[in-house]
Amino acid sequence: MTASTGLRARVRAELIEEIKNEARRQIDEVGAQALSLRGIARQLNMVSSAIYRYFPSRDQLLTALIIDAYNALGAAVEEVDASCGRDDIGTRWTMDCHAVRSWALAHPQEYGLVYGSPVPGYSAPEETVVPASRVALVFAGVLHDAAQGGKLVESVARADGDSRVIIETVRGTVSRLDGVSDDVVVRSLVAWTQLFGLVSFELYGHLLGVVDDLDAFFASSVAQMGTFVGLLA
Amino acid sequence: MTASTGLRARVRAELIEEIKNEARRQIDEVGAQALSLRGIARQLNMVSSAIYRYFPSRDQLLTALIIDAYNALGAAVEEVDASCGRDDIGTRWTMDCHAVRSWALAHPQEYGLVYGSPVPGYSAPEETVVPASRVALVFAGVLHDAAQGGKLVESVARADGDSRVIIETVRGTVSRLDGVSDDVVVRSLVAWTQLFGLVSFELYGHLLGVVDDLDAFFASSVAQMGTFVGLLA
DNA sequence: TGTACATCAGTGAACGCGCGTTCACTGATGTAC
DNA sequence: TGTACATCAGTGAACGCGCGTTCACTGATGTAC
Repeated sequence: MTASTGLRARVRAELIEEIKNEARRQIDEVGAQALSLRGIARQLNMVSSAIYRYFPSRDQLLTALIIDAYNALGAAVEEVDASCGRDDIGTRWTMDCHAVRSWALAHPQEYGLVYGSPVPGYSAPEETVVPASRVALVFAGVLHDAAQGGKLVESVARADGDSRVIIETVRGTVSRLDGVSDDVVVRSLVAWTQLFGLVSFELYGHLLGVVDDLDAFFASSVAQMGTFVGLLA
Repeated sequence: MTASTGLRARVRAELIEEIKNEARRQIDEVGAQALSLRGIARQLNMVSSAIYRYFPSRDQLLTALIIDAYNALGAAVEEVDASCGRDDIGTRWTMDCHAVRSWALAHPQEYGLVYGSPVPGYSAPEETVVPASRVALVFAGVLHDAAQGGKLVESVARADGDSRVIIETVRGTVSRLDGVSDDVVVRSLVAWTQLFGLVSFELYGHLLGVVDDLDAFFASSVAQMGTFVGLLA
């Protein structure tokens, strides 16, 4: 491991990045399943087989991009969350939700890569699990802090029998939920699915002709969800 | 238009159905963008060019399938809704939601065709608008009947300034919403996006490892949404 | 510091594949008189 | 009821395309002594 080895490794790392960047450009243009190694090579002025020095197959490149997408979204939300006062639960909820939407609108196809319909014939390997949970952990953190600070509004709806069945698994999977009532865990899951439902619906055009001020609609929905969960008064 | 003309037309209609059925089979196996005219022809023991007697291009076949999918989902929900007592608002809401999920689980790729990430390079033509709205109309009908019968629980959350901006368009697009308060319209939209968000999340595996009793989770969510909208006490 | 060898990046040709679509054609089915 | 013509369904070959992946290779960069 001399300085010169480091150089070769650095150049290699840079090219890996370039390949992924070009892949992202292509995905945002033509979609994930139209992603082509030959196309990437063409754009990078290399011969198509050279890509195989960096990624052993198209699927492995896809996997890398999926992991990157999860991490990018996770990082974006983490950053926004960290910029809020820890005690300002309402703001954190609101800003975090908006961060998810902003990232999705800025990288629609990358968002689709992970939250859209799966690319047929491709199944995500285990390595994606951890990056996939980053966003969830941020939201769990907000809930956790709210509960610790006694700021959770326990509101109308109560968790019924059905609900109680499901929460054990969630508690097992997503840490930081101690001190958060069953009730709130269930409603957070509901809000969670809705957040992504909302973003996907907007992205895939199902709100066109129905809602024309999408920003306002999203803001309003986030407020309503926040109240529903008990994070907003 | 003699009897024999009718025969030719009938045979033609049957073959169109056979082509679409085979296409659906393929879509449910390998996904929409891997749908291949040659593959269909192969399976039907015809030569690939013969398909062009029935569909002028792959895109037009896709369009037909999308319209069919919207209609099939619409019909399924309409049927379930019609089987409930008109006054039994809570049951109608619950059953209609479950009908959406059941249809989606039974036809995952067809569901993806219309509510998943759009097939890149294909843009849905106008003919899809009417079939697309069938499901929405059923739910609007439930709201309408609830409002007429004085059964809408006007609950906690109030439509804020943001919300009021959006509802005019909805009222313009989806009929049958007269007599339903702004408040409820907004919350219905929220529930609407959530219903599909929930179904998509489940279908695309984002609840795996988080929720293990998916039936219970869905049932619980529907109940909570119903309460939220004001359709359930 | 210099030489011999191993490692790696990139080349270019080739493999076999499946695709959508076009076209000139044959033969059967329907139509008009 | 029979004949002449028009319409349609289906054929088979061909077009040009792009794809993922393999392979034997050249030449440059790094490593060990």
